[in-house]
Amino acid sequence: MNIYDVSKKAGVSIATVSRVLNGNQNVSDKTKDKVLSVMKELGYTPNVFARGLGLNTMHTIGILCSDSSDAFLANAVYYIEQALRKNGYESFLCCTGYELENKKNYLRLLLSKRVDAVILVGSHYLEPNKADNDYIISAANEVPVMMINGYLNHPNIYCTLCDDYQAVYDTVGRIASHGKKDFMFLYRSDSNSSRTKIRGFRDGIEAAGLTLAEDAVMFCPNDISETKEILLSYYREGAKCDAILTSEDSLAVAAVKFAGSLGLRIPQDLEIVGYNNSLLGICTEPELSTLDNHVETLSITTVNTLMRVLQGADVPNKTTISNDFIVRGTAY
Amino acid sequence: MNIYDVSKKAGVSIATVSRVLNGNQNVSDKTKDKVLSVMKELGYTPNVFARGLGLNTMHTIGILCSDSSDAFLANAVYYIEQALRKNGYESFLCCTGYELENKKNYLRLLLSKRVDAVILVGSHYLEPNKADNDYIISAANEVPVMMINGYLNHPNIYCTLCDDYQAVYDTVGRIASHGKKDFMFLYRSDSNSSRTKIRGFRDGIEAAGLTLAEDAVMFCPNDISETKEILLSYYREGAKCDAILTSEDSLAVAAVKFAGSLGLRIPQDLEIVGYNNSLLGICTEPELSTLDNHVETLSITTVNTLMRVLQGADVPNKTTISNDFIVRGTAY
DNA sequence: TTGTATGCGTTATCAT
DNA sequence: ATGATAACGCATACAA
Repeated sequence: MNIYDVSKKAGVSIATVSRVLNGNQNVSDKTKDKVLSVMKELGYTPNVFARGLGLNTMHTIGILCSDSSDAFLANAVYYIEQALRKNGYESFLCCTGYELENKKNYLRLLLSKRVDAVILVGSHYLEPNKADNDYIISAANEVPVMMINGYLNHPNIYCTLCDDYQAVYDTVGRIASHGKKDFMFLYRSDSNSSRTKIRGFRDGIEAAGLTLAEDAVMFCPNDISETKEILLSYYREGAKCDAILTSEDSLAVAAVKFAGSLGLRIPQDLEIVGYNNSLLGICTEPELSTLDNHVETLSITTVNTLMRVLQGADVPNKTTISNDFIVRGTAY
Repeated sequence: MNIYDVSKKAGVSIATVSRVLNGNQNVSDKTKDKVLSVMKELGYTPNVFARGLGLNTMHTIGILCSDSSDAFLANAVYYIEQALRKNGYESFLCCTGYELENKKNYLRLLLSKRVDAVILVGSHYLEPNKADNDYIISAANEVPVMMINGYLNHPNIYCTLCDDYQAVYDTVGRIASHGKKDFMFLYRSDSNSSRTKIRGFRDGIEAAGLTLAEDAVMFCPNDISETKEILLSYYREGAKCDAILTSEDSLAVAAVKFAGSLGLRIPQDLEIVGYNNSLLGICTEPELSTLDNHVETLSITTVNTLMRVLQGADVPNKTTISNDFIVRGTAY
């Protein structure tokens, strides 16, 4: 079942069938109708490989995501995927994990599949060591590279980020204005986003005229109750703490549990701020106040930008979106 | 940069290059090394479209998922995707939403992309009305169809499910043995999985010699605090309740909040059981007891089965995996 | 408006 | 073991 069968049955040449297929105007309505009806009758579907061979594209975008079981990333992938399809593009999804070598391999794999562009979802694709980002730059020589929550200043790389620095910076000021003095910042992975947040935190502390205790910026394990225990032992060693900011909601959950164990009142004795406005935030008691980084906007903006790039438009290579402070029970 | 360039530079025919590319044995080690080194030197990558055109496959599997921002489905997609790539397959992901018409369209779209098989993730792909499943069956005439948490008895359809019926049935018995008498079952979507769980629930209640109040099997909104409110008003209307089973963890979270509002002691006054063993379960206080349906096993089993199908092996068309009761704070 | 002929980069079937 | 060549199914430049 191919274009020849259709042309034969419709009594026209394959060129005409192809024209109908591609919406070419130079076809009389009669023949067009004839061809369309034959196509329907035969249940004809053009072969994407042959088409791809000629056009050297399958209208497919590669998505790279370190871990689609992470709620934030999963949501981003969801919105991206929807938006792409709305624009007539399909997507290859690759979950790379967090190791540089795998990221490189999967990116290469996607390029070998002749994707039209690549979207890197999440700040884990930006390595602290500059040279380690060369694989992204070299990819940009072949196709447009879109980054969500990562920034690389290079031609053909387009970045959409939320302003993590400002969000944390502002939040410190906000909480400090309530009279809180002993801040902690909990983070988990050593991603670019975490580093940015930490900078915002330190600068915010300084701007508020406060000082940080040793270990006040704390790297936490990937387990909520373990994190709670660490906080407890930190506290029992005499550390003071009346405000905890975090790089993600799950850490704030741990903080809530920590407060619960000690009978600390939230938010009077301890204010806690999550990050990402995820589902976890409405499971705790009280519910989490959290910084919303607008995954949906981030994702859709990325796709829209990509579409403009593919159309050859001149597009700025950095778009920043501000975060929102969501007030619920753990901070105000 | 194509196979001709390589053949020219290596001083062999394209046939030989192709043989090297495909690991054909009939190539002398000398020429093989020669060709390989030229390929490396030129940075040659075979064109997937041309290859697909010849082989009529791109080693690509289509994944259909109603909503990848659902934690359970996102996890499944993650594991599936990993397992596929480990087997040398790529995947197209399509998030269809919950409407039948969209599911049909996306399935057709995937088939038009010439995928080698289709995986339907989640029980939302099984319609209560038999005839509405014809689109799945007709797809099975073209390629193998794998279903996770759905069952359709038809050639070329292979299903992997967790035993939701038994899990809920057993859990009712377990909780009843603690002396609890007034059960509720909360569910959200009207999926096949929900219906199965409800059957297990009703049968379990009957087997335990108990009776259900009106509205004891309750359809809940997609919002935790709204669900809590509904439970509260139900309770205030005089309904009794000392055990709540749910179709997913988020509903159990609502139940915990409900108990909290009333000052009910968990699990003495009220036992609560979640479903899916998701992250949400460790955010509440006390943490959720929940039924683990083993997403990872489910996903990997599906891919393994698919690989055997693609190799032409004779494979059973239904695999069932049992659930585990995870004991934490809300039921024992 | 329509048809003819060629190219796209592989794989596979023949020969040799 | 290697080479020549015919598919594979479509898009498109060029002719008519």
